[in-house]
Amino acid sequence: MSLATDRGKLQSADKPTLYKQIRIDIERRILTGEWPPGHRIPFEHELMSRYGCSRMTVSKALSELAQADLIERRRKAGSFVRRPTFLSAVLKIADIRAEINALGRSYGYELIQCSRRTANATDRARLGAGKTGKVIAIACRHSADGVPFAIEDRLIDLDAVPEAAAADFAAEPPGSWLLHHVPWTEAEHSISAIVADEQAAAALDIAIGAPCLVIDRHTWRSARPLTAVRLLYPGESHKLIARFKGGLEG
Amino acid sequence: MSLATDRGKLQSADKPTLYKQIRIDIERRILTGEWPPGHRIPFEHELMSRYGCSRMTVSKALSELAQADLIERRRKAGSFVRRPTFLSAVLKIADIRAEINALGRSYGYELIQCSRRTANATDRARLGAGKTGKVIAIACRHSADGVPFAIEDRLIDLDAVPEAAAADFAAEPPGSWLLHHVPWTEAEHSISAIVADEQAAAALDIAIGAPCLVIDRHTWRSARPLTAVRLLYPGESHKLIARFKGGLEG
DNA sequence: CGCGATTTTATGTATAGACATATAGAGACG
DNA sequence: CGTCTCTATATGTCTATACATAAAATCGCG
Repeated sequence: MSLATDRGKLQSADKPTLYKQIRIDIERRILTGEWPPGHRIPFEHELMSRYGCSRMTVSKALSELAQADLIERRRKAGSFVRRPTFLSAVLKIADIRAEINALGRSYGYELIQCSRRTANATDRARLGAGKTGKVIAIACRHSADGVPFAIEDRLIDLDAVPEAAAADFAAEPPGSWLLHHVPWTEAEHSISAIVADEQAAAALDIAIGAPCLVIDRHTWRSARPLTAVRLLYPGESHKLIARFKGGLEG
Repeated sequence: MSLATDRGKLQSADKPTLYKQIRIDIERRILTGEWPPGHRIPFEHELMSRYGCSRMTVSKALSELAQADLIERRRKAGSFVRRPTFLSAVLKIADIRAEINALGRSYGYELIQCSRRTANATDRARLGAGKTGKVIAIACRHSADGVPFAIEDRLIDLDAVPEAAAADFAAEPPGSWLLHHVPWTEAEHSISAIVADEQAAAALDIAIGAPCLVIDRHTWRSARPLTAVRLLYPGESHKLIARFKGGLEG
């Protein structure tokens, strides 16, 4: 009765399950450098006796570490701490409307230009499509609390995304519309810096020659190009944050 | 008999193991939109009979999808396709020396300045450390095929990384040294754009006012600041690539 | 009808055992 | 000494079963 009837096991406050304990334990040793890159992790049968559990259990812990790229498993040889040859950071690029809303600022959207046309050579090159038919070209501006936040220049392949023909991009930003209506499988972001030309400066309300951060995003579904977009942000006010989390959660 | 002795199962050329087939199958339906966000994935017992396998097998497939954040599993309710609120892209930021070598270009390194000092207020703010003792301040330049590639301005907390006192940063770039000698648990990259001032322009051999891509990286071990670094790249020549991979590998 | 207690159910963790498979390392051979 | 073959072995997958746990669904009672 009352709170917490006495269970058979009677364990401490919160037991994070055995396989998670094992995973966290190994993770800790890797992250603190106790087991440096290249170090061979104890064999499964050693971990079995060390933790007093079955092989499936230690295997589950090791599999998750492998999936998270912290270790590498090789048959017959064992499991090894991976050598981090690069920093792998997760860059979360929000839909701009969602991003501005998340900041607690009021989102503004303005369609500057929207036209449908048969793809010319430039369009095809930009999309990376071989023989494209029709495309939609969109230019628009996002603002936060009335201040220009980013300008967007987008191309949508109408053959790959026929539903886009019916969308009202005056009412909904193309990024949001696409995110919610079009499934995609691959995306690539190329990040660079430019200085504002006259047109960009006017649209973003900054000085000509001011720095701008550029994101060129290409999106595909099963290797077929869907859309190409260039986002231009005032360079010093906007920052992209990429966070690396060595460990896994919970 | 010769090739491929008749096994009991007799399967096609390459069998990607059952649980992977299941995972890829579900993944495909999610990625193509057949199962949109919020859709409930068939219960484990349904998948068991659909694929004719045990529960552990379908569970393994679903667990991997959950770890990859493609689905969400809720006890008693079932497993659901996750609603992607943002684009999550993996940004691989290589060690600069490794990056240049990988491009097949010759790496050049030049230590501009290296000094040890007691942290002043600016240093402490930059590191985000409360009461810092000594720090090492480093300025250096990386080049590829003799052309300036990036300039680096770094601060290392000597209390957190005492080994750094013995490192020879004239011989080895601090980024490489740290990556190979100092374990860390968290890193944050802030990416922005600026225009080159006189000093940066001279160091990178570009015009004053030319755009530069800036990466500010902070690294911690268990919430303790280790180092803060600012990398400045010529903005139009250098691009950061962040790739999203909807699916998991093989 | 509302609400708390009970039941049901889908997932979560764990087990012991089985067979598959890649491969490091040993041994055979030239 | 190199190379080729074989074998031992660690991981990879899968099964059938068991119990734990969280929460949805239902029941029962006032």
